Parts: sequence; C-alpha cells; structure tokens
Amino acid sequence: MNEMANPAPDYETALREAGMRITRPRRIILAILSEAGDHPDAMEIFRRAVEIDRGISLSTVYRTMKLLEGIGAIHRHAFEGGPSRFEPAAGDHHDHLIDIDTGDVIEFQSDRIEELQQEIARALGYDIVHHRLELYGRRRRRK
Amino acid sequence: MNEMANPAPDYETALREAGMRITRPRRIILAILSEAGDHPDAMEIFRRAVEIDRGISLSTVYRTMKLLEGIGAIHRHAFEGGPSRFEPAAGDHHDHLIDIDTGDVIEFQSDRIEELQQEIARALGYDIVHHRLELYGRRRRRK
DNA sequence: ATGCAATTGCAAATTGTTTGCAATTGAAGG
DNA sequence: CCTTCAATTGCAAACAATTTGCAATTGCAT
Repeated sequence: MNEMANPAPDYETALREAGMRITRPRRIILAILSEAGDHPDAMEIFRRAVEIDRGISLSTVYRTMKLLEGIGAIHRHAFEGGPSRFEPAAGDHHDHLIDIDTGDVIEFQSDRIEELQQEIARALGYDIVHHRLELYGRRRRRK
Repeated sequence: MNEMANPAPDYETALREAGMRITRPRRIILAILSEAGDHPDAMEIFRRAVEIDRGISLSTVYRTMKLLEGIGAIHRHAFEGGPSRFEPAAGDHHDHLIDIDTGDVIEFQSDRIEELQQEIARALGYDIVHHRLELYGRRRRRK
C-alpha cells in the first residue's frame, strides 16, 4: 500500500561510485533504462539503443545489465517462457502480475504476504534471502 | 503448511487415457518419476534412465516431460539459475522453498497466501491462471 | 501376423546469454 | 592538452538448455 514515484535513478553516479567508467554505450543504455516505463528484455533494450547509436552491440547490453544488476541498480526478472526482463531497482520492493495475453507487467505489493513468507520460512528453519512471487493472469472480462 | 504423502501416480493409465503409446523408454522414465523423492531435472532423469537402458536419448526425456506436462501429470519448475526441474503432479498444490546452498526443495502451502493473491489479482482486474511463489533461503544456523 | 502412424535416436537447429580477443577509449597524471 | 594503460567494446564463436527434422523402429489395433 504505497505509491511509487520513479525518481529517475542516477545511474551514472552509481556506476562512478562502483568504480566503473562512463562510456558512450553505457550512457545510452542507462538513458533507456531510466526512461523505460515497462520491463524490457535485453533485445528490446538493444533495439532502442541501436536507434540512438547504430554501433552498439548486444553483448554490451548484456554486459551492462549484469553490471548494473551486480551493483544493485536494476533487477532481473526471469518470467515464464521468455528472456530475462529488467527494471530499475529504484522504488520499493514489489512483486509482479503478468498479463499472459499481452506480456504486460503490473507491480503490486503486499506486506501481509511478505510477513507470511517470513513465518513460513522461519517455521521451516530457513532465512529468506530473496523470493519470487509472480501471478500469471488474464484480464477479467467485464460484461 | 502440511505434509504430503506421495501415492505413486498411475502414469501409464493416464498416458493410455490420453491416447498415447506405452513404449519402453516411457515406461522407464515414468518409473523414475514415480520413485523420485526429489525434483530432478531432465539431465538427471536421463542419467537415471540410462542406467536402466543404455539406449535412451535425452530428447526422449524432454519429449516425454513435455507430454506429461501437457496432460497435467507432472509440473515443471524453472527455479532460478538452473534447468527446469520436474515433479509428479499428484498431491495438493504447494509452493517451494529452495535451499540456495544445497539446491534442496522444500514444499509448503499456505491457504492464507493463496487467498491474498486472489484478492490482489481481483483488485487489479485479473483472474489468476497460475502463479509462482518461490522462497530462496539459507538454513538458519541454530546456535 | 500385418500395417501404419506414433515414437525413437541422432544430429543439427534454436534461443538466450556469455566469452575470447584484438582494437578502441575513458580518465588519471603529467 | 597529451600520454598512457587498463577498462571497455564489437564481433564472432562458444555455451547451456531445449527443440526439431528425419529416417529407422515399434506399439498396437486389426
């Protein structure tokens, strides 16, 4: 139960602080990410990047994604039956509802579910490192 | 949370009813599945199968898995960072807690969480077709 | 038994992602 | 600014998981 402003995350600073160089390909990819309202996959990011600089390679997209994931700047989601999709890590934690017809991703959050997960893990003798909760659904036909 | 007896499912009958032939490779794979207490991946099933009949091919394992999945006899789980793993569909619905150190899979079930998922989807205008809830954790060190 | 479509094994194709390598380039220091 | 050099890039090839084409084999309904 919360709103989620998306304060275009300052990737460049984050990268600098992690000791990495700001290159042209990276700058372009970062721009694409901060503008993305959806959850694009590597190929889609690549397509958008090529439109800005024809020289960019898919490998660089993948490498940059891994890098950003490594410093915690983005999250990678391996939804069912498709390539990994990415989203800026800015904002609160949330889970995903995937529209199985369109591929659209809707974010949601439930403190109650998180609590229950903790309880369950604890009861089984585990500490949760992370979790994955994805609902795959179809838009309800309102008639 | 609950325990789960595993009443060796009658795959052969299920296959017959689906109009499929009972071949030697299939019989072997089915036997492996009904004996499996774990959640083996295709390669592991293949290894176990080869031990019974050296002639079996990995493609056949994959094809048979897809078939069984199709008739709802098994479930496929694509846990993070590894190949798909399979389990007999017999027994109640449950979710999974994956031990990130050992790969062990622990099954659990929470009606409350299922309810909350329904509520959430409904509130967003969706019907849930299926869902995926996986907890990735580490055994708590008891001191 | 017989016949034929279903199934198999094998190799090659696909998909998503990673990697080796030689060429390029950011950025720190003079 | 100019040099220097490791970090980064593009490209092609390598990879891992899974699927597929095809010719040979085999269930199983007659």
